[in-house]
Amino acid sequence: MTDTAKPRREQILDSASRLFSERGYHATSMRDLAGELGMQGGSLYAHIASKEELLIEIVNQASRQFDEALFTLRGEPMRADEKLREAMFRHIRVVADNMDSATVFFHEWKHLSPEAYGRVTGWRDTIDGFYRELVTQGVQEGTFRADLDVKMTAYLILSAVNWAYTWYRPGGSMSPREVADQFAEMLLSGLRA
Amino acid sequence: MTDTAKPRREQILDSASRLFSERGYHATSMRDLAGELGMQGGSLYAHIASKEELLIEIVNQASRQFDEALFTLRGEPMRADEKLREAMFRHIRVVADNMDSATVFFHEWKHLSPEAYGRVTGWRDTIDGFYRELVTQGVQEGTFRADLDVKMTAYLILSAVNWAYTWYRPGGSMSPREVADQFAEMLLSGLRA
DNA sequence: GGATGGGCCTAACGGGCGTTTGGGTCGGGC
DNA sequence: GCCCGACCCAAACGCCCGTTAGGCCCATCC
Repeated sequence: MTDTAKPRREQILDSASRLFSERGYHATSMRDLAGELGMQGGSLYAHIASKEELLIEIVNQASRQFDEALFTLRGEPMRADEKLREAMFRHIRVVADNMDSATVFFHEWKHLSPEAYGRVTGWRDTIDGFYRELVTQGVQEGTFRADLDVKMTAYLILSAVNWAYTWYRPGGSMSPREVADQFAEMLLSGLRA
Repeated sequence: MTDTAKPRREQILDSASRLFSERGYHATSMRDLAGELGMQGGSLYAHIASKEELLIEIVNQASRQFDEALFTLRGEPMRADEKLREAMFRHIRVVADNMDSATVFFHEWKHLSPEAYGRVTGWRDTIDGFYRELVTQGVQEGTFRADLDVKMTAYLILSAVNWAYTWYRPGGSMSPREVADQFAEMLLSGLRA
């Protein structure tokens, strides 16, 4: 083990993700956070500039992960149903692999300063756009029903993959792949007998 | 107009719902809240006992609305697909008619004291149970596919109706009925052509 | 017309907040 | 032997928090 411990700054970010997700950003004090790492509140400022910097970094990191997961799928030559299945898998995997920062991302982005706030709303539009494109492709190529409302369909898909942050438990009985396959199968084929 | 204005206490609850949903519970100060109503921070305590009392009341009110909307459906002699459509409509209507308190309900319940916190988790299990029962009924009567995973199906339905609080805008182009019909149609029949 | 009580104000309480400052300790490189 | 940088502490700064106390205004009612 050449480098046994993570850099202090990353440890701080990890603890901050956990505390922010459990208690919320404003309900977590810098002294709470420092206590988790066995130090005093003021000592944190040797490693970070401000509390908000932590929130910004957690949120940015999460949105980057979503981007990377989905954007590489954009131009792939796949049928829309297969692409939907894969996109849902990747989306849920990001949530499942980063439960804490994903929770912070969904809950605390409103507390960002205007610039960072704007970036998040922009991100949100991008993801919306990705799924709307996907649905449009499916309708055009005949894979999906022609009478679909593109916007509503995208909302339904987003609901399924985003809401997972409230109930999914890593280490439980289902892997992200299994969750995505089940959701995609139900969405694609419907619940009716 | 015999009683032109709402009781002061209700005005406070309304403003608190709006501010808590926009800024979050901990980021809203009692002086902020009082300012919305044109008074001083301390004056609020002529009408309420504490800040947490406001949160408890908002959350309780929201969960009562969900309960009333869904529980009256429980014993109704309807086929599962019709019942699902109606349940989703009622669920989304509660969200749409109470965007502020629904948002507070989904975001801020973690900040409740242990007793109130426990009541919310209990409520959550109840709603989960309602939708699982509904799916089970559908499978048993042959309305739904026999290979459905009851738990996952309930999660998918809950995702659709709950996530609406993030995107639905009252006064927009879609009524709760239309949203519910579209979602139910897609869920029941699937997206494939 | 005097008392009552609802509704609000000002002022203050103790305490916690995010952050800054100055200094101490300790291990590795010259 | 000395310095340097990383790391942390103790203490304090000014500010804002939720909440309380005491008093003023004024419509209503006996």
